Order: sequence, then structure tokens, then C-alpha cells
Amino acid sequence: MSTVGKAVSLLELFTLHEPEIGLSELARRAGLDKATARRLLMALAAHRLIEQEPRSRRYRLGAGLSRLARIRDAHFPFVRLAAPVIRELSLETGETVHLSEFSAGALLTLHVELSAKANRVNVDVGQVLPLHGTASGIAFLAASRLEAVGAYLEKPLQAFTSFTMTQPDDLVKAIALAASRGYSRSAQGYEEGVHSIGAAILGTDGQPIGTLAVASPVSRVDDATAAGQGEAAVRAARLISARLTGEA
Amino acid sequence: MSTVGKAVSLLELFTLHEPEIGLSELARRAGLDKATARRLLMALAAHRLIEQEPRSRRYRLGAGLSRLARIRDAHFPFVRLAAPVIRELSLETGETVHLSEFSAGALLTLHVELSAKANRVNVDVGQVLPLHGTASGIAFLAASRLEAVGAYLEKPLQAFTSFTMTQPDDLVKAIALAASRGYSRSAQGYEEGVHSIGAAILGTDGQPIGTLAVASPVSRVDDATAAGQGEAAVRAARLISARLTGEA
DNA sequence: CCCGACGGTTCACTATTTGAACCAGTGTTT
DNA sequence: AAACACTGGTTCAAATAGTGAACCGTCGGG
Repeated sequence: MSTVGKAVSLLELFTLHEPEIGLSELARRAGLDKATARRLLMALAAHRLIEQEPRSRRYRLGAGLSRLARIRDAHFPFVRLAAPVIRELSLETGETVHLSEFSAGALLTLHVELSAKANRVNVDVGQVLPLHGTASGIAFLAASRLEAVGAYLEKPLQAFTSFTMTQPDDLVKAIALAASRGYSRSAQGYEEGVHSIGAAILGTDGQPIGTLAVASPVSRVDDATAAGQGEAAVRAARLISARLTGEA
Repeated sequence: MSTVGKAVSLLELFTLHEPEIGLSELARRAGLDKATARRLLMALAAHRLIEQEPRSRRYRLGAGLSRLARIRDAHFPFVRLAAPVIRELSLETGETVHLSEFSAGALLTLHVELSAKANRVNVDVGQVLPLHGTASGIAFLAASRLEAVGAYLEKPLQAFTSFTMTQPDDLVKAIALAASRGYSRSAQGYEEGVHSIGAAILGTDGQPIGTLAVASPVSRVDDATAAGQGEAAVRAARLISARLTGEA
């Protein structure tokens, strides 16, 4: 791997649950030598992508990231515009709702609004979702150009659970159904016990740029509930699309 | 420079005003070979810190940055908590107000709320402010521990304008005055024609973590105006500090 | 139809990165 | 209090990864 890749993978070790990590631990998890990890951290720190807590000497993500993200968000205010709609949808459905952006062949989870219920689905910001096997992915493919779908189906489809669709034919049917309904439905295709309803969010050129999904425990969802969530998800996705393109 | 440093400096070429740049332009500005720049961009793109617009083939900052920034902000919600207060202060004073975070020996501008007036001070997100020579810096030093101030004064002080304080003695006096008043005042110490009032924002341990500053054209500020801005800045800074530490 | 941009690729050369072994400090266990 | 097991941090010869001049093909004016 390139040294740049190694440096970035150090950044990716930090999570919402573990925002500060020590040198040895970082080196261990990244599979790097301590000396190497430190040199990379110092290089990142010089540009403020990493900061070191002076007292504990532990490392954390730096202010430079906030800065760069602000530049990106100003140009492409996806999360900023979508967040309130996601929140509203979560309150309306009572379920966890997450927002993903398409990036490098997969969906990257950018924002999550958790259900208030005790029995809820937990999703982490940063989780990478495959296009097949998740409701978000199916919804995304259903809104994509046919050639993009074809290219994706060329590659082998990894199974994540025993429910994951791995046959291109099955996937094509699911995509067609999602296209006709406007939303996708998927149960346990990526994680056991999770039911999801997904809808695509479109950019200015009409191409999908991301998705939102309502995620519930399978036990809580029947066909009628799913249909209701679907309608709500489509409305929310359309609202975000409209705001992105400057309407409303 | 390390390859990591080069890669990050590519990221830093993107600004609010120029959020998409082509390969040759990036290489030129970073002082890198085209082949090198491309390899670094690919490494960054693999981790979604960079994206490439498929049509124009130009590069832009990637979704991975939003993700990492969200992790940082969740741990350390500085901008999120401060932004509304900054906005309020800008409306109240009618002037540009900017928020900075201390990082690696300097203040990094994270957020700006511009004045509605035609004749206003413009500040860019990402601008790095020195501790001496800016109202923000003086306010920060005034809230810092004495040993930190001493260490900073050891190093030579660069002059940015003919008004920049470069004598440690002068700086000590300015810091003492700021400490007694609660806010700092600086005219044209960093940029010609700009008058600023700064106030420090304190973290949970009582140590300063950043500043806010009201920036006006010098022509618009007399002593009474400055005093008013100072009081307002202190109130705003205290409010942000309180919110950071969980109060209010 | 040429010219000069552009994005992208190749490969011999070389400079940067690597990691085992080494400190020093700290807190726990014996 | 001595031994231990961690931690963060440093060094330098060996090896790997990075570099850039020269090369495509393409695009858009003049």
C-alpha cells in the first residue's frame, strides 16, 4: 500500500465510539510499526489532520478535517441540507434513518438519526454499504443509468448473510420493482434481523448521488408498515433532491 | 517533504472559491510532477478523500472528509455549538465575525459569518492566524497559562504590516490589557485597514481552545464602538464556553 | 489541420520509508 | 522495592516505495 494510503487508514481508525487512540494501539490496528505510525501521524499533524492531546499524548482527528469538510460542504451541501429532512423522517416513522452518499462504487454512510425506541437498528457513520444487498444500494441502482447497473452486475456479488441476493437475475428483478415503486425494500440482505426501505436522492443532472434508508427490526415491519415507510422515504428523498437543486 | 505531506497539501489547494481543480493545475500549484500528483490523488481517492468528476475529470474534495469531520465534531462539537452564537454576534454588531480553533501553535479559522454591509472585512475559512498580531491571538494568549505565553515569546515575531507588534514587551502589555478587560483589541496588526476585537473560548479544563473575533474596517470603529463590541464578544465567547462544557 | 492545452501512463533511477532494537517514563504486581 | 509490562518516542542501515522526463491519445480553438 502507498504511504498515503497507510496515513489515511490511520485516520480511519478513529470512530464515533473511539475518538482518541494512543500510538501503540494505532500502530497495532493499522498493522504498522510504531515508528512508522508515528512518522505518519506527525506528517498528518503538521497539516492539522491529526492532533495530539498534550496530557495523555493520545491522538485524535484534527481541526484541519473540519476545515476541509466545510469547503466540501459549501460546494456540495449534501449533509447540511439533508440532515433536517432525515430527522423529520426518523420522527415520523419512529425508526432509525440513515443518509449515504455514493463514492467510489459504494455508499458511504454520512449521517444517522437513531430511533427513539429501545429496540432499534444501530448504524454507524462511516459504514460502507455495498450496492447489492442493502435497500439503499438497490434504490441507488434503480435510479442509475442502465449501463452503470450492467457494469456493476459484471462483478461477483458477495454474500453478507444467507439472505443476500447474489444472483444478477434476482437483483435485476429487485431493481425493476424498486424503480416502479420509487423505493426499495430489503430484509436481512446485509445484516441479520434488519429490514430496510431505501430511496434514491438525485443531483442536479438527475443522476443519483446518494440514498436514504429507514431501518427497522424485521419483527416490527409488515407489508402495510413497509408501504407507509416507502411513501415517506420517497417524499423525504424528493424533498432533499429538490433542495439540492435549488428548489424549495 | 514527506509524501504524506505532499498528498495533504494537494487537499489544501481546494478552497471555497475553487472547489474543483484539474490535474495539471493541481500539480503546478503543489510543485509536483503530474505523474506524482496523479498517484497521490488516486491514493486519496481510494479512501474517498478526493473524488473525480467523471465528466470534466476535475478533482474535488471527497465524501470521506465529511465523514471524518463528523467523527471529530461529534467528539468535539466546537463549530456546531459555536456557529449560531457567531451568527447572532454578527447580526448584533453588524460586522464580520470569525471563529478560530487553536491547532499546532496557531489559530485555524473554522467558521465565518460575514457582515451584511457593503464595506466589510472578508475572512476565509482555512486562514491561519498567528498568535501575535491578531486580536484573536492576543485574546488566546491572555487566556493561556503564563508558561505557554513565555514559550511563544521566545521565538521571533514576524511582522505582517507596519503595525504588527514584534517586541515581546509590547505584546506582554497587550496581553495584560486583554486579560484585565476580557477581550483584546488590535488594529491592522495582521492586515491593513482591519480592526479586530477578540475573545477567548475556554474548554472544560479552563484552558483556551479557540477564539472568536469581530472584524471591522478601521474607519468604522471608535473607542465606544470597540468597547461595545468587546462586551458583546465576551458574552458570546462565554456562552460558547458554557455550551461546550455542557452548561446551558 | 495544426498547435497547445489537457489527462493519463511508463519505467529506469533514486530518495524516502521502514522496522528491529533501543531509550525513558509510568503504573501494577509480586 | 524490585521486577514487570506497558506506554510514547528515537535511531540508522537496509529495502522498498516514490519520482519525473518522455511518452501517449484526446480535445478545443485559431
